[in-house]
Amino acid sequence: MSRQSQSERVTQMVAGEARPSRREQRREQTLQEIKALAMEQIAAGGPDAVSLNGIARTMAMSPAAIYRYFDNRDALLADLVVEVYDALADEIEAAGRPFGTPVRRFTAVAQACRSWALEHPNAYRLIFQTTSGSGQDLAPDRTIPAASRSMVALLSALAPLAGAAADGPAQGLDDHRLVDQIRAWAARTALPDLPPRVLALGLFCWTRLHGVISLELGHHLTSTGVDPALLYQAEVDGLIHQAQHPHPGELGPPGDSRA
Amino acid sequence: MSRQSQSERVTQMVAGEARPSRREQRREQTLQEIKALAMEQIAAGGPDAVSLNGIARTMAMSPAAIYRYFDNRDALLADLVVEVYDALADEIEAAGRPFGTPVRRFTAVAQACRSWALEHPNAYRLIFQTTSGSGQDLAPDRTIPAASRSMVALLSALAPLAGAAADGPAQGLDDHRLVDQIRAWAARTALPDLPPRVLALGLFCWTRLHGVISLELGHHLTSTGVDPALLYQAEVDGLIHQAQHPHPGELGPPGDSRA
DNA sequence: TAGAAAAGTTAATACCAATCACAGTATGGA
DNA sequence: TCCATACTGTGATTGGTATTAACTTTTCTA
Repeated sequence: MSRQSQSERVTQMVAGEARPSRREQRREQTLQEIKALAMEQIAAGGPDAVSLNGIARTMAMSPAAIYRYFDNRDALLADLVVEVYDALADEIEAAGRPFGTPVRRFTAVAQACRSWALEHPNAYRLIFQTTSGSGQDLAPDRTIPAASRSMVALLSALAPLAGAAADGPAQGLDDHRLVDQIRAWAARTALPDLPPRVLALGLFCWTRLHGVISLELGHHLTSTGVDPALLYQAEVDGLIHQAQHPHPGELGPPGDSRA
Repeated sequence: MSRQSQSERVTQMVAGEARPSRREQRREQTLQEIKALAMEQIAAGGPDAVSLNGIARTMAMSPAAIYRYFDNRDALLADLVVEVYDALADEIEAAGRPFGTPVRRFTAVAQACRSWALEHPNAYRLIFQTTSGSGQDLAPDRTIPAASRSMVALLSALAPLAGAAADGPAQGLDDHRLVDQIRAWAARTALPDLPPRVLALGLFCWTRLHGVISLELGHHLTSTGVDPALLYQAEVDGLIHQAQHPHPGELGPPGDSRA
């Protein structure tokens, strides 16, 4: 009944040669076709535009047949979320393969994020905007690993940038609680040897880059007349500077943070 | 026929005492009730959960009657977008009224942004996540002024923070094109006297704070185990530092930005 | 080859937005 | 006071959606 049971069913063979049966091939094929059509609908009109009826129509199928492949609309969207996460991670990993200077490598990763988002705005929205139960919170067991890939790729490009300064103090790490939490996170990560400073930088990258991209996609920067590309590059430059310089300006706790 | 024609109709009186007629009072009342119920639906289940049928049902009205007040579902959502923008601006303005030190004032504004977003996550999503034609791009003539109020309040709290350093150089303003665009934007703003540096800081505030808030609302930070409040505060501290210190560390163009 | 599992069908339910023709009602002017 | 007009509301209808149930056909397997 549950989504799991439907996917389990496919792989009954355990130890034999993994040659899928004829039927399973067909099943996998239509499964992919459904997802592909859904992705087209998302690209065209956003997640809301995904219509099971529409998919069935273009596949010359009865609408009810879709439910042999997905328990419901949300299950389909959950699958797409994972797929999109992976597609983004592919892009970032490709851009982040070691080459050139650390600065150029990191810049390439950052630009890859924005480029991909601009090329697939609705896919970006699908994964980064959850509307209170729209197939996002579903299946976190699959989305979290998929999302982690991007973060790992980002951190990998960030580490060489910090270089020797990696172990130094860092802006934003004055709060020991934050440092502790980041240490705990590092232990669970695929990169447990990274110093907390690099992980913190990774978080700041993530939030800042997403901040610009997200507002750009929502056309919230157009009214200023500022070119988002320049704003984005300015943030990237700032992050590079922050990574390379352990503690910009000797200062006490930046502000009396307690409101 | 168009949305405008429906709202024009209400105000036929031009110079008389602005006492609205009995009928206009009733109309305004049901108008507000519709919007209030729609806002409840948004709070409960996000923008997608707004149902004209549902609203009509709880108002004991025929579904068709709604169309006497809004041309269609998107027109209703567009109105709500403006309302939500104003509500957010109210909150920010209230938090940003002059008091205490500039640091405390700015911190209050920043915290007000996050607090409001956490209290009204779906309202926040309504205005900051447009799904390719979901009543957001509609009526930019009303949304842009409403959105500007928040930015103006933010800039007002930011200016005293920069203080004497306001005219100095700033990180992220190495690109003269960006400076030029910001100058042009300043001329159109309600605060034309602010130096470009403060405006640039305002943009960075906007994108960075939104970056953290948006990811927090999407539960994209939970997997790290990092408390978003601490991360947010770290960003706020960083912005305060950046505002107070003209050019952190003498450096050439931060990175060779050309990829 | 017969039985079982899978895949697909039709039909039905229950929503939803939107439109139209029509009826009742309040308003403002003659 | 009366009436034309504009406003407000209703019922019926159209066409779209997700989802389920019962049934049939296809396909695999023992």
